[in-house]
Amino acid sequence: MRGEPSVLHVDLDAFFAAVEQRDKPSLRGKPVVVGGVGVRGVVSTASYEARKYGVRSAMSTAEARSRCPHAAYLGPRFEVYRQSSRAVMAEMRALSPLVEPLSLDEAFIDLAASGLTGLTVEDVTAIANDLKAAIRKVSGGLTASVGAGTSKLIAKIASDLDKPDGVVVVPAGTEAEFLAPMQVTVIPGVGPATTQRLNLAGVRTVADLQQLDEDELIRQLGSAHGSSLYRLAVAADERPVVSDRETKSVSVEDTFETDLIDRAVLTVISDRMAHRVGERLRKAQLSGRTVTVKTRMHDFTTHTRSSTLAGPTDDPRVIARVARRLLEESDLGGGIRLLGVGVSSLADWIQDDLFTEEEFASAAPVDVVELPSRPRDQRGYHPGQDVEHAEHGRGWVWGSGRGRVTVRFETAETPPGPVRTFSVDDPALTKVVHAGADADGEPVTDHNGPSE
DNA sequence: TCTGGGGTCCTAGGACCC
DNA sequence: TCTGGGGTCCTAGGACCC
Repeated sequence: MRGEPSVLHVDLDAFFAAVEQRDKPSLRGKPVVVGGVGVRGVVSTASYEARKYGVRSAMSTAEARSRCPHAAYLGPRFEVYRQSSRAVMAEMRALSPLVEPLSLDEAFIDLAASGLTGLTVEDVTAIANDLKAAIRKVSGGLTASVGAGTSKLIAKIASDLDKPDGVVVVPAGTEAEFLAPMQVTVIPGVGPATTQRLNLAGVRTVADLQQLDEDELIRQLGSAHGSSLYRLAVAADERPVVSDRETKSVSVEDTFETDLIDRAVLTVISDRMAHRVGERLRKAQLSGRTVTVKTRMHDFTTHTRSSTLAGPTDDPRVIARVARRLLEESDLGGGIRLLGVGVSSLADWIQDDLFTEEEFASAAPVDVVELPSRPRDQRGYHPGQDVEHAEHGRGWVWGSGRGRVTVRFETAETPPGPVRTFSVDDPALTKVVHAGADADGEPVTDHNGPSE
């Protein structure tokens, strides 16, 4: 553990609501609730004025309205929040190159990465106050709360202690005693289920937790959660601040005003969601192999079905077709309140400056035979696309870039096949045209054999 | 006036492979 | 008078976070 409180956690106060109050002066000083405004909406953020009435994040909007009928209820404006967030994060990066955003309104900063050493509590307090002033200036008056300590855990907990607009720096060496009197729920990762289990074992405070031995905790909570909680309880937290964490999945979901049971309607919605997922993948220059469909029943039980392709795709039509099949296999019971489509097992094959966003968007959906005489700079192979090689036969585009295309010679009948890389203008390689509009890029195999 | 939407990480069982 | 053990991949579900 480091010897100085050089990890900062910055948390913008009531961020969405504060942005609305900033942009609409008539709302300042008044209760503002941002979130879903429909019958099944929930609260994203309540201004401090609204919190006085007991309105909280994740509460149903209906309950919030009953507690605070005179508040302003606003749908979120994510683009605006993103803009302010970018400006605020830029201020943090001016302070240190090592910044780890956790969401639009939260980030860790590692001061050690900026070369600052020998930091006293006073030094860090001054740095935090300067940062708050800079954030206020660049964001048009938003306030932040800052916590600092020798680890992420301590910084995160500290930032919560003096909200809003506060600074709390925990001196090095005082971490365990700092945590001891607190409820176990302050530890990130301890939610309702874990709290209940711990309470049954007589554990309420971190001090109680510090008395338990690791094996007992692992028996109660499982190996990963048990051992990590054991370490965190004694403030042994070596997790590094990491910038640029890789995206692991991309998904779209929607809760309906009333439960839906009509498969034709749901199929149309599923197709639209698949296209939105594909668009977002392409924008991020990502593609993925596992398509998941999520359904939520009237009683809130949630089911997922997934299927993994042989190679990554970002093609909306491929995602849509797999999602349709998974939806067909899903039991809708008496109707579903939510449908979602997602893609995971992501690869960044397409991260290549050969493809600009525009080129890729225009090249990807084309469904034509490319003859051997095509121009030497021919591009437009995309993951999941079926191709034919004169020598090796039928295969899938596994990835492409830098003038090369990687093909996996595998079909539903013959998995798994070899993987080979060719030049994009190899005359022996052609795209395969399918009969029927939705028949490009067959989704290949499930793990346990051919799926179709 | 029940419970959003976007994620992350973990677990457990079965298939499969060596 | 059977049939181990370990590793990996896939699927499904659950807890948790903002």
